Amino acid sequence: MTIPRAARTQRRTRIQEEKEEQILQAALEVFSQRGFRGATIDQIAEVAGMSKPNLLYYFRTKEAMHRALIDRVLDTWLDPLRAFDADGDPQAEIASYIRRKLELARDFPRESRLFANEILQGAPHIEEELKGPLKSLVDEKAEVIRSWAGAGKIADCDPYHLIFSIWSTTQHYADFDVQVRAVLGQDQAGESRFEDAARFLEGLFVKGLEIRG
Amino acid sequence: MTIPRAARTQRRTRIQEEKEEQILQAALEVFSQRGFRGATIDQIAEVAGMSKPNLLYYFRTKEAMHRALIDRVLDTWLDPLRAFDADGDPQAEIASYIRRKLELARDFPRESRLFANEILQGAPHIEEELKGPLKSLVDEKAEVIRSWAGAGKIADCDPYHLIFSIWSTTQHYADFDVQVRAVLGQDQAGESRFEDAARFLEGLFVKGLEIRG
DNA sequence: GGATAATTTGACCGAATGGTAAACTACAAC
DNA sequence: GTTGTAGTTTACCATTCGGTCAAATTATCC
Repeated sequence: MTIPRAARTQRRTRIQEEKEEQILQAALEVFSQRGFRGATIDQIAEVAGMSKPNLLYYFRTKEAMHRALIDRVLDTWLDPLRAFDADGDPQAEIASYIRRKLELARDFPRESRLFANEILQGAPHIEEELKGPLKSLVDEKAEVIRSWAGAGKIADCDPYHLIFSIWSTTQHYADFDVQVRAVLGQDQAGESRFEDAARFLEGLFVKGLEIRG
Repeated sequence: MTIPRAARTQRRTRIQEEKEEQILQAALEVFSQRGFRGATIDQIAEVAGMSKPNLLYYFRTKEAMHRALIDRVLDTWLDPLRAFDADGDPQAEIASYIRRKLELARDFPRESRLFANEILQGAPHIEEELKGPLKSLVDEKAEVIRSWAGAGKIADCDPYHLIFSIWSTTQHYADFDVQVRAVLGQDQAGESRFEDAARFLEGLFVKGLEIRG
């Protein structure tokens, strides 16, 4: 039978896991660069080093590959926010959240761009995830921030817009990398970029959220 | 002769101006939603309410439409930064810059997304513009910010990353609109969103850049 | 009103794209 | 070694897409 196409019914063989991983890596490379519609299965196949029908043996459609990628990325992408600790020191928590998000942008720019592409196009595949799990997590952490403000530990501010601003400033270095490089020039484009960004952003947010003396 | 295809040689007729504008509006709508590769000429033609060959009579290729759009958008997009006044009050200048950028994000989200799409895909069509005019303008304004810091009017900080952070936080409300709406829920999704964002961001940046007492 | 140029469209074309059919290979179980 | 199955590939198909062509239609100018 040809039915089992990378059979989900039985447990997966080692070769299946390897190939699927290989394909997802290639798909990430291509999707993040050209977007869902701009990417072609042939391109992914070439990057993955296998034939197009072989790809489609493991993932029945182009959309299935994209879906698998998005699911995986969305999960790891929210880890830093989950680590937000209500009992920690607010300044330290915020600073380390910024640093973690910047590290993600530096180490996984393709994942960030994949996600950005999806949102930009109106999140056609993950609207439910945004309104469900994502919203719940943000609501929870917003409450933490609000409690800090209520306890006089940080300035009173809108916690949602605070989170948005941390997301946007950090992801900017992955999503708009080309622009950042163009503006900074080759000189400063080295490894110092992320250190400079981290220093600036931590300073901005920590000072910006201080209680006025 | 059929040569003049929306003749650039002679001055344009009124009908040409109207149709070209009509086409660019439709192209903006489609490109900003689906990206360059995801957009099709047929879709643009349908939105514009004319036949495909008629579009191609005014713009010889899909890329020509995109190009015309990008050129126009890039220009208006930088206006707020140009308005940055070295002789003004730093706090007021930064606050009003943030407000202007937020107004752009609110009033011209399609333009913002068009630009974001282009950058995300590696800016294949406008790399020169980024490295040339954009970089020059940013360099000039960064020098202004540095002089403010040198004169003790604002805290010492990296002016480039300051500009990046203003860009990213403000454009976030256009480019990631779907996510913002999903997280905030319908309740708060009304017109207050931009007012709340403006208040938060102005507070963050003004306080974050104060000289410590 | 007629000549001329500008505009518009239906029909079409070649290339690319997502996906399929079917045959072939590798290999494990017996 | 036969057989059944997972894995792989060649050839192919239907559709879509960017773009062209020639003919038709509509302004414009005298």
